[in-house]
Amino acid sequence: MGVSKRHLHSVQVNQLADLAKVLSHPARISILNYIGDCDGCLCKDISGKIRLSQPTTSQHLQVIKKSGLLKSKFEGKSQYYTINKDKLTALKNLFADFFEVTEQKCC
Amino acid sequence: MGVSKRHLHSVQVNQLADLAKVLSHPARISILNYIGDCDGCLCKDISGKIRLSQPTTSQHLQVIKKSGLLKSKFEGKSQYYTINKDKLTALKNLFADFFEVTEQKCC
DNA sequence: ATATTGTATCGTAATATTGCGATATACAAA
DNA sequence: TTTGTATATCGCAATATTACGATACAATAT
Repeated sequence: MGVSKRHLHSVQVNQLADLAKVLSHPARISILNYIGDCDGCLCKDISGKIRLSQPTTSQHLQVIKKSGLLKSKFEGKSQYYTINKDKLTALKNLFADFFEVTEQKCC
Repeated sequence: MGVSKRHLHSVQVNQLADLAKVLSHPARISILNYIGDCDGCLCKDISGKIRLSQPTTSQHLQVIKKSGLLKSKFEGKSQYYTINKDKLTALKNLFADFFEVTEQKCC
């Protein structure tokens, strides 16, 4: 059919999959790394840094923002993106749980 | 164009993205969790457990195996899948690096 | 030899992702 | 008011993913 059968899996598994999907594109990892560097970044600057067009960069930013990993605030015409540290910690914990479950029971 | 511009990003970033993509589908997370449970699993059992068809399950298994996170050995007609603990550790380290870079520089 | 079982692969349909030009919107400066 | 700047969204083309029935193949059982 071509559509994921999400309902077959637990909420936690789906949450982890959704966040992993955010990290499944190198541009989005680069964006998160760069925003980590500059603390409050503009789409234009990010676009220049990762060498993708402004629309493409904006689209990636929306994907990350939708996941909760980014916050943003407008100041004049500029939109400043920052990392949502709480969500980043939540993601870290989801991964930690996954590794714990997967590691301890195997081998 | 519809094709990822991988060359714009570092090797490490692409590696993390590739492994995150493996985890970006809930079925593949469930498979890894289940294999963690049973230590040496058959496609048929996994298929039953996650309630996807045998071909679909096999396809997901190939995706995970291609990433290196799974090993397998044939015994008779049965193929036993196990987790590649080394690769799992490598993945864990890639994530740890990502979180370190992203966390320490932000906020 | 034939049937059964477990798996992988082919083929295909439905859907999702990626990328960007064109465009719309909103603010700032002249 | 007009011009320039920063961003988001639309629309589209190319490609990738997801799912499964049909099928092929190999090992075992009858």
